Amino acid sequence: MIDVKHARANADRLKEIVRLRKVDPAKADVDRWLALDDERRRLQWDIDQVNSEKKKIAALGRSDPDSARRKGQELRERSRELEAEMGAVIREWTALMDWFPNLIDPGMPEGAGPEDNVEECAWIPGRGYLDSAQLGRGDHSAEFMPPRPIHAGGEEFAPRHYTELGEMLGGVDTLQGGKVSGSRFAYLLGDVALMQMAIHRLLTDELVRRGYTPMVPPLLVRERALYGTSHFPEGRDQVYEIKTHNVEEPIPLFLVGSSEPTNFSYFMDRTLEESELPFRVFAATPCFRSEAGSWGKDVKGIKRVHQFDKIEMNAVCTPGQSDGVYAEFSEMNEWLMQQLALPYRIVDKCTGDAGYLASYRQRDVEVWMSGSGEFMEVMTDTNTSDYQARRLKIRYRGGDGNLRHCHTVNDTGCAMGRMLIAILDNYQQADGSVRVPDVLRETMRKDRLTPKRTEVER
RNA sequence: GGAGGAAUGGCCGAGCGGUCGAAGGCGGUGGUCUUGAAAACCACUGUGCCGGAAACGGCACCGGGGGUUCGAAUCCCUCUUCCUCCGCCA
Repeated sequence: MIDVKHARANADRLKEIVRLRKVDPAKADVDRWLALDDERRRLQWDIDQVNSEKKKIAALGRSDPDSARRKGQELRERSRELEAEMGAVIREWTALMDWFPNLIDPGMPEGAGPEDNVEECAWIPGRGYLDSAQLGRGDHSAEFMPPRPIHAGGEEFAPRHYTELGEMLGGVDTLQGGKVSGSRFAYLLGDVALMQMAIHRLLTDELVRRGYTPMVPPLLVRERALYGTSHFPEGRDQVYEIKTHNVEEPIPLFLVGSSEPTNFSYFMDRTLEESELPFRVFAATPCFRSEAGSWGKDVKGIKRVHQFDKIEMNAVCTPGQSDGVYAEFSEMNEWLMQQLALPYRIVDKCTGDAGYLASYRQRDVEVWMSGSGEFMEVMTDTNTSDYQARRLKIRYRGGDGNLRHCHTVNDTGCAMGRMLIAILDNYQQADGSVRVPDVLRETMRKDRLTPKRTEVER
């Protein structure tokens, strides 16, 4: 949520941001909110006056209980009416404000959708960064990216789709996953499962080396955790709700779609010391997503599934630190992509495509699938400034002794399923085998994944 | 699952239904004293909202919610959390 006073004083800018971020103007109705805000303040003033009277009457009660009783009863009635009125106003006022997007970084590109995202950089293993002239908006750099599987050597062949490779290797089983759990569920097994573990090891070692605090969080959370990071109310339809029975407390719990809400909620209602900021954590957890609204999209394979594993990086920091952490996370993303020798680009997300309401600035890392000739999103780095910290009440005491809201920054360390897809695609060989990226060979104790079947039976 | 007890400010800990935002202590900040430090002494020391340029003023908050009352930290109901004992499970 944004600062109430700021919203009131900068209503025109807020309306503009609602438009730029493509938020439903009926849900984030700024004019209605302003009217309610006036109402709220008027009522608060009235309530304060009545309470002040009540206090005086209470004192009078010692000397003259009878007249105090008479006046006091009237005041109590008045007070109850005002409180009821206030309750209704606050409910609507809050509901509108829940849909106000965060302020946006002055540097965030303006645009309508993904076609207006700005390419920050693009990198190709063995070649390095593209020239800035080769970058642009939308998919400008695509024509400069490798046209065929980049780790396949010189031999000419028709690249296989990763879903086919996964099945041939006997490492991705969506059929049995579907039988056990339904569509968009899969088993990973054998070398592909092993490869996920190796990536996990590679990244966690590095994060620990860099001083990030490992965290194993709860995955079933109460509503407030998801509200706090602004995954609610906006993304409510993306989340699995668990109807809890046979438990102590029969309230709904929700399966997290990312460990971000549960990781940041570790800090909620807390006041941190400035000296311990930035506080960086990472967690490796399963993530659960309903994918409502994209049924029928990416139905094959494991690109878009209801459950996947992800390493998430989160930081709680001061306002002065968030830009730096945002850059640091991006650098961490590039480190992993380069370690795995995968071609990628980074795009600066435009106002029309900048993700959830909390975004102040956001960039995506997209791996280049050299086998299938397309980019695929694998990481999202987001500076949410104080938006989430406000909702979660995460504050710090500054050197001057004053309390301020922290900033929060989050980034995907590694989305496992998609990273595996990217490796299968980029490291595929003519015979359907897949080379193991150099950096994973020692952990996996092998340098090649070999097909169990030469072709997929369908 | 059963039986008890508890929840007060950064921490510890008082608090007969009325003048309690709340004693006292610890911690913290500033000052006096000292060459410096310690000790001692003095003062200040919660958060949020509203009004105000500010000084300052008003209101709310004693685990959460509701109730009784002219008036609630104090009484009642309820929820949550923690502790002790019994049982069960790992």
